[in-house]
Amino acid sequence: MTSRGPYAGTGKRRQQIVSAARDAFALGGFRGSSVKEIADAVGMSNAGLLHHFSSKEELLLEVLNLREQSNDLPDDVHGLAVLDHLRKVVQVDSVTQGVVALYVTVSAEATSPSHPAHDFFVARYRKATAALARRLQEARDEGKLRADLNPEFAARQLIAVLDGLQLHWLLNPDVDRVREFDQYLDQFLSVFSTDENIRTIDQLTGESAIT
Amino acid sequence: MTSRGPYAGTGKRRQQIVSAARDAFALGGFRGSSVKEIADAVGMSNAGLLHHFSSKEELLLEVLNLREQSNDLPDDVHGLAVLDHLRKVVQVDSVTQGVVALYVTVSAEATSPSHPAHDFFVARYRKATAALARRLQEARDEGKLRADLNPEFAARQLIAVLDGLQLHWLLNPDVDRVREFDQYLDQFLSVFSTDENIRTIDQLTGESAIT
DNA sequence: TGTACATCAGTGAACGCGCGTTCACTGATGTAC
DNA sequence: TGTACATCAGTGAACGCGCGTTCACTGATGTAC
Repeated sequence: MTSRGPYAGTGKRRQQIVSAARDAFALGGFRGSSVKEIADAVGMSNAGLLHHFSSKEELLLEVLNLREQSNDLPDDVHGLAVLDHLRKVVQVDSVTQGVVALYVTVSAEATSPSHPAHDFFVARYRKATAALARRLQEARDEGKLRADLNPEFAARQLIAVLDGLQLHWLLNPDVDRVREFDQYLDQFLSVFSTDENIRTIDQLTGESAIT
Repeated sequence: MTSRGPYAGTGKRRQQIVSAARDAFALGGFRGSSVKEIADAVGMSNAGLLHHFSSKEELLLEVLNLREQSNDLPDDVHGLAVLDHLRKVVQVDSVTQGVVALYVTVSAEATSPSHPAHDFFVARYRKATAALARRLQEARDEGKLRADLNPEFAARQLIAVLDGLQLHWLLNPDVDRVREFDQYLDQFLSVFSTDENIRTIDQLTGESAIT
């Protein structure tokens, strides 16, 4: 009556597949990558791969929903510290090339409503903007950012810069996303920070290391 | 010996096709749009369409190279006026939804090196960045922008914001690209403008109307 | 501890589908005389 | 002005290909007794 459950190594195998799928989708998008290509990367047949995931689409959603790499803002990041957090996400991603590359590439093709991940990305951008705006509002309420800052606009702008730089970098690896984003943060702080000692992101990072 | 040349209405027909193709590619990208879909939009068979363009790929390049919509910076735009120009591009594009939508959607899928438009976009971003950076440098040399502005970084950042906002808007039409970009320009000017009377893009537009 | 057997992991081949492209063909167009 | 005919515009059908998915099957694994 009851099923036996998976073999010992199955979990690890699924992880390998998801990881290879993430790399493929990040590079070529969903439509530009084939099941065979991903199956080859983990050394099995495409039929074998579909024993673990019932369809290519399900595999995509699995990749997108991976908790570990979901770049939601952690709950313990409050107020201005969110800028420092974003900065670190960019730094890490510059090395691992994981999340941001995947999200930008796939979200662009997911703009067409017929794309299987369309709803996912619509929801994701809504949530990401709201979460970031909330942190900025906190910072404003604490008096650390100027009162005339519009949290929602600022949040969208930050995300736009992140995505735009990533897109740019994919076409021209010479682009230094980390420095470029730091420069944007400096510009942002020099306009909106109320603390004269915090005019650059480096100064903020130094500060929040203590907090 | 000599060929007779096309019929009277052929030029117009080709334009119809290119226009329909641009709309299709802007919405679904190159891989996400089919020749049949474009042929249907102009009321002919896919074989008929390929009488005018020998392949889908050639049609894409035709669309991308269309002079009229190529959003290169015009030669008569100098110095700080470039910001006002970009602003107008965004405004126009918000209505026509032509160029920027197409370029963002297709450039994202063109990040994979095997994409037929890969080289086109690599070159395009290089040129766009350089052209914009040159205008900013002019403005700096004229003393209108602060000396510590890095023209290349600023140019990349501006393009990143444009592309990021467009991407965002495609996923959520509530996003007001025009206001959002204006806000970025305000922020930019309030940091880098040396003229205390030019702190917002509206002030600049008022100024440059005279110049 | 040993063994029977249900279930799991994975394969190779085939299926059906949509795609871009080609082909033989028909009717319209324009040019040479 | 009229006409023959080469070329152009466009069609319907078919081709070949790669794709995601399905299917019948084999061997490995783990569990119940």
